[in-house]
Amino acid sequence: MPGLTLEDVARQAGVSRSTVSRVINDHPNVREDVRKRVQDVIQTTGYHPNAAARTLASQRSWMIGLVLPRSVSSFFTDPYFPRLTQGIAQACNQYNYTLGLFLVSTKEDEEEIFLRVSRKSLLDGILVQSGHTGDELIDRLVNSNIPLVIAGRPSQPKNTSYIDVDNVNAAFSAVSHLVRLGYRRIGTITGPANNTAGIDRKEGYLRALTERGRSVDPSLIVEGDFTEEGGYYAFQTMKAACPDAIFAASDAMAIGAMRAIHEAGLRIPDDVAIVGFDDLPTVKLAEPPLTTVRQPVYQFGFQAVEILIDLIENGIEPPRRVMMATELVIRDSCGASRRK
Amino acid sequence: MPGLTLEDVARQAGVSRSTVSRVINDHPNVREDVRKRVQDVIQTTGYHPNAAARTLASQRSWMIGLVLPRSVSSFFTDPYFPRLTQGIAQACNQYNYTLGLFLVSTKEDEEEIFLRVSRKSLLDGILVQSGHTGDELIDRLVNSNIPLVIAGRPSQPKNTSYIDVDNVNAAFSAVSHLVRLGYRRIGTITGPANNTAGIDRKEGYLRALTERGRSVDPSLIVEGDFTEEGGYYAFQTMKAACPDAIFAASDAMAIGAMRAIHEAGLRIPDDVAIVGFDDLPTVKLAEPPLTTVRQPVYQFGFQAVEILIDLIENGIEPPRRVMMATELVIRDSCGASRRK
DNA sequence: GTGAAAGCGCTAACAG
DNA sequence: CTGTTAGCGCTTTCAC
Repeated sequence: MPGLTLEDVARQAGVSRSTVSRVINDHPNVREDVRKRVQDVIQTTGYHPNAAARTLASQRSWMIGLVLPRSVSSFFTDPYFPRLTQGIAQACNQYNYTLGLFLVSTKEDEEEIFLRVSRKSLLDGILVQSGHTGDELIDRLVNSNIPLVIAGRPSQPKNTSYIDVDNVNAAFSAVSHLVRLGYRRIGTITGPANNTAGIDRKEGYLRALTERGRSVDPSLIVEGDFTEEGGYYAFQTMKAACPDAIFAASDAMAIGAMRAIHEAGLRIPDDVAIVGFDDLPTVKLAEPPLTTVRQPVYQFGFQAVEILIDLIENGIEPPRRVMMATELVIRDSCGASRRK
Repeated sequence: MPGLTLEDVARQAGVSRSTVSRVINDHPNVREDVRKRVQDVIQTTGYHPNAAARTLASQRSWMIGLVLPRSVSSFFTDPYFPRLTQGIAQACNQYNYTLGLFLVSTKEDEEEIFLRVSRKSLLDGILVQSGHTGDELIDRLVNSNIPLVIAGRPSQPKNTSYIDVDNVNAAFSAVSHLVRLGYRRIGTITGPANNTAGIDRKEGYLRALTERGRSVDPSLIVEGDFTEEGGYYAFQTMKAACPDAIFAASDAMAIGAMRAIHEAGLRIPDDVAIVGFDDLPTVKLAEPPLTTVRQPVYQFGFQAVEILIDLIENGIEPPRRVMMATELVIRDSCGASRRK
């Protein structure tokens, strides 16, 4: 099977290179019996086209890149990424694309990787995870006009294609849920101020309070960083403001906050109710089980690839934009079961 | 910058294609001023070689693949993988390789991916994570004689190259530590029986007891699955055997076991001491902070790539084998501080 | 429906 | 030290 070429297959099947190529690429104009014959030879010889040659001749690499900018440092801690990656990888398999992974760690990486991914000869398209607002790499990628899909709403959408979960509505319904349960002092532990997901979730929080005629108390809004430790300290800060319920913008922060709540000698949900965001596998084992917002992470990754392929095959205009719905998973930490 | 070729650069610099090629590939035989001139043109034009053409002509793709077999289902839950991936990605950046990610989810994926990665035209080499014993994909990869490095000792090493952490010694010192602290009934929650890391850690456990003249009580050995839930149920099973210390083969299981221990109304480490394995970021926040074995995951990934590149450049014989040392991180859950 | 022929953009002898 | 010349293995007009 090594060094086997189109030419070899053609010879053995008694046809020309072109015909074999047509068979491989499912072109219509091949007589049925000829096609059959060629396919047999391919089968028995175990022939497989040379990827580089194919790319060179067709100007299509059938490879897409997943780029994780430096600002996405949470890659190593957030269980979100493995799940996202799985969705992406599965979609690539299904559509016969190869997935390249570009993890930017340093400033030099950034330069090097930008050069590598932006020359059209390696990748047909790029999927990039949005990170902080004002990530320079994303801007450069956007301007390189290679097909590009941003995972997560970018800070300035321009005419880019992106996919995101509807963070505003997700937070809105989570907080509305707390309002309906009768809590009066609902606080929030937000994500980092420069993170669009964090911003949108805070927006949903504010909207839920405002639309239901509640006033907003700034001392009940504490900035976190999406980590467990961040959540822990955030509650310690918020404690003085006496929240009776908290919407944490990530499960990790919710878990950290719960630890702080327990250490303060308070009960969940009786003294402080809490709702998280993500539905990590472990939070249903928390004490008490955590009410949280479930994101369709796998489908998110899968669909991101589908959009990218659409861009590759049908052109990048107009920009495609997709918002995915989330689901509120009600467990015990919000106190819903107790109040019934 | 689009469609710029070697030819264009050559013309602008007033030299031949070959000379430009030499400059790009750092060949020695180019006069210094000529090299300078060519480099200037490359700079100003933003020229970048076409990856496919290069691969086709040189038979080197400068791309390696990371393959995660179906049996490595823990990819989505185990924080180990993001860290591993980071090490791998960084090494790829440093050595100028592109990283392809091949995540096998289904049986069809497996066939499709095997075909794709095993034809030499796409990848220069493969890094595969070892999963269960008897993983068919790994066997096929081994036989495809493309440069291959297995991450984790394979079940039957044959003449393969692999890298692993020294699980036996790691477990040995963890359990020895417990022995030295005076515990009499030291149990273990193992990994899955078909997982080499799990097997080796159990082996280290047995060795530590035996070499120190302790008898082995089978009722103190319970099989887990590396998950938190698994650890939880494992302790419930082991409880009847009255362990006074436990070596859990993963932190996740240790955390689960700790939950079960607390629920049983027992104190850690006073009633039951516990030691984990991995040093996940969260376990230092556990109650009490977990004593555990730290693996050099990042370096592990990095070095795996270095070995693979060695294989690619210097031939796959003889097989390279590397064992990495671990470190016991002593916190409170083992009771060391208390006993002093 | 099929084949011939011209590249795709680069590397690597081989001359000189 | 530099240029000429073949390819690398495939796709894709363009004839037939």
